[in-house]
Amino acid sequence: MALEHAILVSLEERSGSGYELARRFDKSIGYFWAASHQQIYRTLKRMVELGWVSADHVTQSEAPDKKVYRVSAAGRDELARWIAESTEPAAFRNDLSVKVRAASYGDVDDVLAELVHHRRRHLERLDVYRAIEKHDFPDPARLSGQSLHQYLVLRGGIRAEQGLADWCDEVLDALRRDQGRTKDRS
Amino acid sequence: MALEHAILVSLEERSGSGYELARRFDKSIGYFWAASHQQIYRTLKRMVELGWVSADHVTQSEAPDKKVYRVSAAGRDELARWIAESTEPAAFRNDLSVKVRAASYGDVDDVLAELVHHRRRHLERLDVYRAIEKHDFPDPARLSGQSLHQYLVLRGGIRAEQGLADWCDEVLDALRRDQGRTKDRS
DNA sequence: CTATACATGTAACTAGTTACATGATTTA
DNA sequence: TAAATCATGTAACTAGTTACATGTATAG
Repeated sequence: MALEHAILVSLEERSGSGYELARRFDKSIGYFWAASHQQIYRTLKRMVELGWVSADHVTQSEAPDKKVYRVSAAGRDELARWIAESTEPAAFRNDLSVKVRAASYGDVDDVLAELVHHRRRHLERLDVYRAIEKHDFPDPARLSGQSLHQYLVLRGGIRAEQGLADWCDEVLDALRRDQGRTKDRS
Repeated sequence: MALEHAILVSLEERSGSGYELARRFDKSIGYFWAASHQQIYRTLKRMVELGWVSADHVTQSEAPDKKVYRVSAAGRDELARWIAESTEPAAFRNDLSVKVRAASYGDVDDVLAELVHHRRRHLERLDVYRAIEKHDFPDPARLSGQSLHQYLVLRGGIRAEQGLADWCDEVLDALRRDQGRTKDRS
């Protein structure tokens, strides 16, 4: 499981509260591991029990009090252990593919509309990633260490979104051509 | 949720037992929606309760008796309804990305080994998909209807595996170059 | 006075994984 | 006689989603 480990990485980079972590998971880390605040609070609680992180209560006057979490020695060990452990690529699951395969059992126009929608979403995310790439990593060839690692993960996101958008294009073209042909014959 | 709907598609194409479905999910359908036999049996039970499928008990002499499931009118309606319903692309989760981002907190060689491993797995799956493409769809331009839909889903799998393998290559190159540079400096 | 940011949680539910359990027939 | 195929399940657990719940401070 990677949520604990994604949290460990994030807290190694900078200690923070559950709320702060949840915001990071809405952005940077969330680009390759999504998590809601409910999940994060629950997981932090378990991580404290496991001794992977410790919580410092911080009193604030301008805002509600918060608990700031930081990684313990045991947490650092666990992260290194997990990195060394090999796992298989996750099982593939894609409901848009199920819809494409199912197209004959429903309205093909509904599938086309869904493809247009997903295509737009993937291109939107691609824009966000490209903007981050341009702004944060203007000279990729000179990167090293942690900033290189961050860049490479971003590259994975760019590849994934571009690949999905391209696939949507391929399917849209093919389904529309097929619709045209079927119409000609009728 | 797509498992019910993936099962409905599979049973529309051909009625079958839970066991047969489980085998199909190890192959064709499983390429875009993975499911274990336990999950399939449980889901079939719920789908009978929902009235989406009906089960016929088939007595066999050469093999254990089985229940053959087929899609009901309500199941067909549900499939069409689900196809028409729009959903957002699923939240992205990739533990290899977490490991790449975490590389500085463990052994970079472990991350390299894991990348090599995933790269090999993705290329293996790619080989399987390419073989199916060549064997089942030798003339893609002439495809239409259901066989076109099947082909397009396979294309998605090919794109995904190729994209992931390419990303592994990019990350391996970059991390090795970075390792070399760090060694030079020391 | 309304919305947003800050801050933390519980409860119920849905989905998926892992381990266990059983037993017949066929093939090497 | 050992393994593979056919055939169906339960139980316990892990992971993730959705809905509910509460309250302060600040900016427009």
